[in-house]
Amino acid sequence: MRYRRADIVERAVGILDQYGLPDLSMRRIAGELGLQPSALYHHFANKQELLAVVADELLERGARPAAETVSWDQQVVALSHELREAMLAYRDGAELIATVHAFGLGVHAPSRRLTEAVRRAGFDEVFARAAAMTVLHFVFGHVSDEQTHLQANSVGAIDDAPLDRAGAGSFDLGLSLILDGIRQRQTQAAV
Amino acid sequence: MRYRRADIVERAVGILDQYGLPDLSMRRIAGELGLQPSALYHHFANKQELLAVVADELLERGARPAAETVSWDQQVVALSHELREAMLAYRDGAELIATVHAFGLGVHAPSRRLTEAVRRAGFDEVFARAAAMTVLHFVFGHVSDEQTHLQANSVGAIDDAPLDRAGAGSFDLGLSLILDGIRQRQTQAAV
DNA sequence: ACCTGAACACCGTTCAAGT
DNA sequence: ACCTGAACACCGTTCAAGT
Repeated sequence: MRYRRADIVERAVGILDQYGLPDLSMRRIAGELGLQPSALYHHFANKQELLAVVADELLERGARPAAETVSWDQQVVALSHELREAMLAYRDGAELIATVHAFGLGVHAPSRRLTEAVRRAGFDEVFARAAAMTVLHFVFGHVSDEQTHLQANSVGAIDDAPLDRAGAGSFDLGLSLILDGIRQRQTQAAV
Repeated sequence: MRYRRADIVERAVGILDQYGLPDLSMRRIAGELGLQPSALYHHFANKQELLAVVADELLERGARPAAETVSWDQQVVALSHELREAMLAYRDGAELIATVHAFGLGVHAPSRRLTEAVRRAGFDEVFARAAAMTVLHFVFGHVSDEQTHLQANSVGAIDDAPLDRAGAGSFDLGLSLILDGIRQRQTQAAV
């Protein structure tokens, strides 16, 4: 069989969602496609590159048309929610996306888009980037926690939702703390 | 040779700092101690447990005496800086500590102490936990980024410090955004 | 209590060779 | 351009057996 990159990515997404990130091995992907593991290295330089493409694929699948008419802070909220949903839509999606962002070979859109949204409030590039990274780190950390707990509860029967250590409620709360902090700088500076 | 848990942890810390997290394998630790890999399973149930103990060891080594006389927000700042320094003190310390926290078998002190600090401001347990997690996720994410760039620059010769994508300056900035957000809720609510 | 020795079931990656 | 086959250098973990 002869495949293109897109076919391999498709299979990888399927394995991720069905069996989880620890089972997303080069050998497993090759095996499910009826290929030798070495065949994958014709399409991707290494596993990191493949994972980066898979992570970006998850983000694209979770993409929603941006409402350009909203205010900058509404846009930050919208981007954060979009990112959160993309992370939660596939098994271990949060860990994969956060990891790929950490090693820097993919997942560049979220920080770029968040930075641009903050810039719309009138802040300079340096501040906007720092503020955007604060939001991004919060989203990555929070949603990773969320998914860990969601998946732990789905295999067992324990339900710790009442604790809300990392539910949707505390997501909006944490996000609004950061946004309040940003808004406060806005009134201090010239707008 | 006969070892106790503490000896194994000591060696693990050494390997982590010298060779990095990817080289911190059970076989490598055993090898350096002159043991069979299976011997480690007399001391630790599995690798996750060992890593959790190593991560908590890094936190203890970075611990500083808490100044109890400061205000709650100064304490949050102090705890965040203490955590940041503990993460940066050893190679791949940030990634290890963040990872261990994520899988929940260790690194419990930081969130507990941050929550307690926020509670001192008069907030209820639910809010204090959410606010503390916001700080914690920011610290983990930011310092992981920082360490990645620091270590990348130390092997090569590239210096991207002027960009400050994740320097100490943007650390304090991000932290203060969150603290401003928390303080704002304080004036709204009864204190 | 602490460790050995051997095995099981895996990994990512390289590389010459095939079509 | 895309893949095979074989190899290299590893993993975490289990388990009977030894002292």
